[in-house]
Amino acid sequence: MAPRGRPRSFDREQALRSAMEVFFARGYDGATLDELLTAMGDIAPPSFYSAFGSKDRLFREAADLYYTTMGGVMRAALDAPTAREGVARLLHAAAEQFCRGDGPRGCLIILGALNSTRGNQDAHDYLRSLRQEGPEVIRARITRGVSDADVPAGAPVSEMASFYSTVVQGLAVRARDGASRQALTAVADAAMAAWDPLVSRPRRSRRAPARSKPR
Amino acid sequence: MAPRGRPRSFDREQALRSAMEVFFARGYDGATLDELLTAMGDIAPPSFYSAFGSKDRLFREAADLYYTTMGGVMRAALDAPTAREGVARLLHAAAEQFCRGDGPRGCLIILGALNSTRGNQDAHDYLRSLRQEGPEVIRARITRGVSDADVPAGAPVSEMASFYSTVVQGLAVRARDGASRQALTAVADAAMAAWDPLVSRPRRSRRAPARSKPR
DNA sequence: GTCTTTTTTTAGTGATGGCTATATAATGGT
DNA sequence: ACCATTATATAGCCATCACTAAAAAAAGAC
Repeated sequence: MAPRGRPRSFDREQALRSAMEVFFARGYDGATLDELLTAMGDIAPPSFYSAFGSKDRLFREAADLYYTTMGGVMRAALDAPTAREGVARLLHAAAEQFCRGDGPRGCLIILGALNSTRGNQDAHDYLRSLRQEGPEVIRARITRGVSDADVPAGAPVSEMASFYSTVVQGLAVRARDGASRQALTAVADAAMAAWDPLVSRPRRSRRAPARSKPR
Repeated sequence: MAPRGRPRSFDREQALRSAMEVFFARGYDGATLDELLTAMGDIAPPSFYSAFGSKDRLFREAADLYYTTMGGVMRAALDAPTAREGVARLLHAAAEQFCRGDGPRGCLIILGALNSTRGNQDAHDYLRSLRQEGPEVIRARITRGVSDADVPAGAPVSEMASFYSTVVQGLAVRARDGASRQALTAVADAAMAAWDPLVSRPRRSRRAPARSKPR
């Protein structure tokens, strides 16, 4: 059953991929509609608005596409036999993905709209909400490691997740600045050096420890 | 000897400080001249251009001001008795500075122009060049630690500097996303857990190690 | 007081931003 | 053939962008 009216003359998915690359290279604010339309195959504004609604909705679709793709790689990396191996592979995957040859470097989710400007509030908030999932998924993997007993019980799971996700975000900045894949891999290895000291460091108790001189 | 013509009716330094805050909150691209002029005390465009030259030059001055201030705090933190203590204080200083109460969170140098757009090439490049100094100054401090013998000879100084500066950049992103000072401090502590394993890990030799199966 | 120098005030400029109104073309349904 | 439907092409909308021309105002020099 073909659609009813005049058929669309461009490939919507391909156009979305092209738009994603422009957003990746320029960020939400830096990507102009002209540049997007050109990259998407010189489609005209009305065709664009009919297919995607607005620059903001296009961005969300592009971010979803990027997040799905990248998230798949990250999830696969995390899914190693042990939590430690999973996090190590995650960091290495980030180092590699953020340096992939031809296109822009870094990460669309992390770098796409860090500043809140006049017209990017929705894009800004959306990316932030996606970034919040980073620590969550790492935390889940380490927690599974505790269940599987490849991570000692009492390890500071949340702090570790927060730390490693901070490293990933730092890697995105370094990659955007042109750091080599080797340099980022070395950073990943350095971050993993913290693993053993971290897992054997007990989680802080809820009650603050007694201070010698509370003042 | 007072200047020759009509005296300027606003405080240039105060105006620069205000502009710095706007750039900090919005980034280079997101800060509009209107917003800048309003924040600077409703000065008129010609007064602005006569005093600062252009939006780009203003940004560079604002970045310099921020860099000097922040750099002073960072340098002071690094200047602890040992390299380890210095880096630890540096990370904690970053965690605190990036969360300072009223203003925007994060770091102007790191977040101010990460995407390269149509009109921000100079600002983008300038911030990147400032960021390059991050690893350098950390590296210098750890190298001094080797001289002072509070860091073992053979420690992978460059990799450690690269790692810790990546953490600082990650902290800026987390801060911008609203992470609490405590959360960032915990990240700093986690990063410092890597110190002992790192310093006792020998620097990789220049020649690649022999592979068992070179293919 | 008049001249010179510098800043301010007022009112713009051209370029570009995201987006849209209108009319035309291409399909399926009957 | 004719209609309903959907997409296209053409041409522009208005707001905002960074920036500036022209003239009036405020200071020192003489």
